[in-house]
Amino acid sequence: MQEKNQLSTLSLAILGLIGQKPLSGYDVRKVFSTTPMGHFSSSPGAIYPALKRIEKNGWIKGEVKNRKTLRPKLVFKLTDTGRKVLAEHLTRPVTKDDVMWHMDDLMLRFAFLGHVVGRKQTVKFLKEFAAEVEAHLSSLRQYMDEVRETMSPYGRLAMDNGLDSYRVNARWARRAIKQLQQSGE
Amino acid sequence: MQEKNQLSTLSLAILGLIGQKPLSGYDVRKVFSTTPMGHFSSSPGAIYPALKRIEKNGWIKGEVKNRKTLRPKLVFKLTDTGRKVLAEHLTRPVTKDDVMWHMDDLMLRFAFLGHVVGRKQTVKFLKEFAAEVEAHLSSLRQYMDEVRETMSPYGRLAMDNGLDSYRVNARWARRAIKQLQQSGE
DNA sequence: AATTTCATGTAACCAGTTACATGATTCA
DNA sequence: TGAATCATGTAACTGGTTACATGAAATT
Repeated sequence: MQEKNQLSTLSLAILGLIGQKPLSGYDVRKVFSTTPMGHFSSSPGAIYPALKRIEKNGWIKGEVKNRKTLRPKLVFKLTDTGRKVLAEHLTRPVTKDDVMWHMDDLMLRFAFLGHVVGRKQTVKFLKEFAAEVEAHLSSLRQYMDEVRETMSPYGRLAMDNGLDSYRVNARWARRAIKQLQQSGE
Repeated sequence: MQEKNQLSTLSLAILGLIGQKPLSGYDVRKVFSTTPMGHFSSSPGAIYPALKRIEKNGWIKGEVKNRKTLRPKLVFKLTDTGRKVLAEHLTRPVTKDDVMWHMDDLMLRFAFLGHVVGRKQTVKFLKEFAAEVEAHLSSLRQYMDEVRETMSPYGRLAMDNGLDSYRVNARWARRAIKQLQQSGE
């Protein structure tokens, strides 16, 4: 039905978590409110509707653990299509656009990737990521050289921060590739 | 009327830009679509309503440059209250929460800060920023030590990236402080 | 003459926020 | 027995997205 697997960041986060192990809405909220994944809202008004949407898409399925209680606890697990959609989303090519404006999504993708598709694909992702970051880095450097004089010291410092961030991401990716490559055979 | 200066990120970006020099909606869109500030949507459906909202708040005022054309060009400039609200927003203390979940907003604040309130206040901001980032860094490190063994290599790498990012931000801030301090007297 | 850029807007939609609401279970 | 935590949800609102729409001015 809905082909565009245009996962929102929140949906991706939820799908990825449930992919690791079945969770209830409350469990998801707990993860978002107590771990470094906490920049996602853990508000019920975000989580429960999102779970319903995702279930309606057929990517997860809720199972009622109603041990005679009135308040049923709904534990969601990934369906087969869900796993497929997730894997497809995670392994999409890394674009320039992603690197420029959706770095956080890329990191989220990485965090789930190894678990869903394994080491080889993860290394592939990281290589694309590194290449794209390095490309962007050099074009940013060029842009900066062009506008450097026209900017205030503050503007320059702000841009330096951007450069630093990309640089550290590139280095991290290269390091990660090495580690993953020598950890498996 | 509306006291809560709960600027959304987009409003802050617009307000900050207009604070540097008067701009039309089209000008704002152009900045968002051609500079590193481009992760803001430059879509008219975002910009024009936002400008109206901000104007209704009394923070900017549009002036029609209608050189007899039918399509008037609206150039917005910051009002006095606007400048006050902006300055107040930019100089708010840097919180742990900001550092954890709104790093991009902090960078945006920094980028405008020097222009709006000057070097001394900017340095103060950077010192708070550095301190808060360093504090968060050490608590993150601690958290990581606790959960390190329980995590997959992928999870560990993802967390490493987080640590790297904070580390580089802390270093950047310390460097920026030094530069700004020795650049003025 | 045709295309691109300037310039401003609206309408339908969607996702997320805040605040509210309910009630069971466990712990002090 | 009172508080905290478990557990799920709704309703009103807000802000941003996508797509549509219009037309002047400048460039090719």
